Amino acid sequence: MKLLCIDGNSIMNRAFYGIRILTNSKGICTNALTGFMNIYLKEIDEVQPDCVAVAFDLRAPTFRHKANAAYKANRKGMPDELAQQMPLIKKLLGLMGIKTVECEGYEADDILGTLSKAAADSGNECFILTGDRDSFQLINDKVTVRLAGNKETKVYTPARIMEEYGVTPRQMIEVKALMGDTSDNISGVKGIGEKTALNLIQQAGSVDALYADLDSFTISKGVRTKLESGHQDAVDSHFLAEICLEAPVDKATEDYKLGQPDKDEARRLLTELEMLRLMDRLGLTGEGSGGTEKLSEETALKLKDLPKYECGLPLNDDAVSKMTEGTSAAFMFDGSRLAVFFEDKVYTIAAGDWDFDGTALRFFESGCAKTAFEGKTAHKFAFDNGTRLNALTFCCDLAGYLLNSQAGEYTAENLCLTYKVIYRKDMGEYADICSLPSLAEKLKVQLEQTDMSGLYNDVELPLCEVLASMEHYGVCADTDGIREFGRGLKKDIAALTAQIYELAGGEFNIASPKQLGEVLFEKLGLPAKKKTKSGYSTNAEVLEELADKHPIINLVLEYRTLTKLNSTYVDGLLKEVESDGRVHSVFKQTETRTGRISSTEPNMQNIPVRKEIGRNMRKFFVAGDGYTLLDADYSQIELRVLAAVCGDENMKKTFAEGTDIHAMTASQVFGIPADMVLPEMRSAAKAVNFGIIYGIGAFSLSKDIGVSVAEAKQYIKNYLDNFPKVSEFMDKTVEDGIKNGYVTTVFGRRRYIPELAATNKVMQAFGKRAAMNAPIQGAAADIIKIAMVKVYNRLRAEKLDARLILQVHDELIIEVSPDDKDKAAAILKEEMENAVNLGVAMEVSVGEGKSWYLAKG
DNA sequence: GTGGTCACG
DNA sequence: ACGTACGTGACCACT
Repeated sequence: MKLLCIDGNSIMNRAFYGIRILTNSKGICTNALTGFMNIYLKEIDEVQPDCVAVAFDLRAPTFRHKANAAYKANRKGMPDELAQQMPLIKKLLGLMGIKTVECEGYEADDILGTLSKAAADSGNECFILTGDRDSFQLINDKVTVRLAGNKETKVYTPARIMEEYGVTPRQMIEVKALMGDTSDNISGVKGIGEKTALNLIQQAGSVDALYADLDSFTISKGVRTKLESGHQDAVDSHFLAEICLEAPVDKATEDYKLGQPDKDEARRLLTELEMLRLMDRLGLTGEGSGGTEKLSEETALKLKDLPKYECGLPLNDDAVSKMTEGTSAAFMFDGSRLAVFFEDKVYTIAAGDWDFDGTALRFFESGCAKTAFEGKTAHKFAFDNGTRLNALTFCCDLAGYLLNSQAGEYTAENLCLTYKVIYRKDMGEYADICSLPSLAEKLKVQLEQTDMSGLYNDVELPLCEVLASMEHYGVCADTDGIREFGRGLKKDIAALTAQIYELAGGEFNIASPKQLGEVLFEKLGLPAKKKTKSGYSTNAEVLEELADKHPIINLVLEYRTLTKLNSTYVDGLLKEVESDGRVHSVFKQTETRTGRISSTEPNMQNIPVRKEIGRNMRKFFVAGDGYTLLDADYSQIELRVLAAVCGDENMKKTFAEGTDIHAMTASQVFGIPADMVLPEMRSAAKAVNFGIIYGIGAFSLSKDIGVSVAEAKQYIKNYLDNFPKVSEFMDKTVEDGIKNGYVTTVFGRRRYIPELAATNKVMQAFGKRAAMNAPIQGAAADIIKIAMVKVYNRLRAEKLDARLILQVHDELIIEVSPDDKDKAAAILKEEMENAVNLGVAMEVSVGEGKSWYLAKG
């Protein structure tokens, strides 16, 4: 028989931190439950066990089987959100017919140890599923550990342990005795880490053997001293490190056979928790009652009293003619199907139906006030057909995004669940559209309550029309020019490939990091620096350090540059050029956590510019015949935002006077007059400025500017001492973030940062950096969005032959007829500079040219 | 589908 | 002892 033993606490912990915190409409957190079951179902599928046991630690045990009083005292209590889910998972497992095992005074590890030994002793196979490496000592020929990672499960056998650690599974106890384990409060020998511990055990085999004859092993002087003074620690730690194999639990493997689930109760629990997808995956839905989903009694009762809408009426001219100014409707439109909720009836029309386009357009043009989902699609459809969408008054996905920019998918069902609106599942295929009116009302209330109505009405809603217009117009691409450029690249790539093969002494796939790593670090014997999960790191940073060690390196770097240009920008772009000779990128408005927009198919926001070879690509983005391009970009928008929000007078003065911010920063950081600042100092200060915006770390700054970590630390300290307002602002922001769970821009845009509540130090540090960055990056995004709406409206109001076609975070591009270019340039500059007034001047520079390359200047 | 790499602000 | 700056998207190799 196969026994699957699960470390319940460990998997719940992993699931909790692996999935964002989400609550159902009653405020109950379910993310760890979801994650646990995802992992469980996948494992069941792969292992196909006959028996399953899930072991849990008991909280606050009254006594411990291990003598050390401080045992695990160091382990932090779990966050409430996770603790709440522990009884739920136990209940759910029980209802599914899965045995859970707890034992007062024993850890989950001890239970796993006991059950795995018992199973192996009685000739069964045991699989231990856990998220941490503590159980490796339990591995043997009959017992395998399946380590659940973020995405995949790694299987550990004795051979795998030997390969990775060079010791046997049982020797992991010896290793732990030396290195300790802070999370289990096992001290180990002070100063001995994993590397040293492994090395010693590989030599000696055990702690006892090591201490029995320290002289006979290769041990450095320092390590020897540490070992000698830590002998007792090693002995104590050894005792703590060994997992108990005799916990007083039911050891009969067959007692853990999977039982019959209590489907009704499980269904009730999951309905209450609103975990509908899980219910589906467990096969608890759609049974009986002719395939229709069973609803909980509570929901069924609620739905019974709700109005039933007449659905599926044809959307025709008769119907549309009633949808006039003064009336209101809700609609959903995905480009090929239109559903309209109007006066408690649902009308539909789909591509292929009679006069689909005409009917849809007449509805879009009507004065009827419209609530929508993804209004941008309708705007674009109208523009593509030479007309406009009128009276769009609300867009649910945009509201959902503003309310929580990291909620993922803004579908009607998800939003209903999140904002406690009844999702009209009883209306079958019309559930989405039937739920829309009440969902919209609820979202409006939420926007009011979070002070984001202004941001919504003045920025996001009008912006979706601007973006649709940009998508509609697209950018003209010089395909002949791109192809010609590509031919040159392909020729150069072929020549480089031949030279690289020559130097490597054989052919291989240069584009494969794995093969390249083998050639460079094994075949050619170059010193490997960094490793990745799957082998040697071969990124540009690593290669640049090896450049003078072997002539192949620069060729590989050059190869990378050219193949990147060729595949992503030449071939990739040509695929996106449509029959009108233009690329129509999709601008996504609900994608980023900070409020920026993103661009896909193709991504127009990462066209090369920093290096000349790549910058050439911009020569092929041109104005259409009879037009020219204007390019306007904000200078230092993020630092100006920072100056405004923290109120630092020095920074504000620098921007007011139009002097060099990086030079000013350098003079402060290095304590010298501005006119004494050397170019190196200015560039170091520039890196510090970037670092401040990103949530600075000395290590990364030192790497960025090539100084020691100590020096980088000093720069940061100097900066923060000289710009105390910045320092205060950052502290306050993080503090607010921790207190509220979110941070905001000056315009009120929120970003929730659940990582701030994490117990994991790395995650928390990330949360802090994100918290410091979001108000800056987000406000800059707010500003250019406001400017886009204003520019768009001005160009229309003044009837210029000009249109916005691109946005690249701090840059706007307009296509304009030469007659109107001066007027359009003035509008661009004026509206961008005056989009907002934060008390710090915004500076915009405008260029003009036939191509993007030329217009950017 | 994920990881590595590299393009942008 | 480890990992190491914010936010994106596309392509390739490999599982």
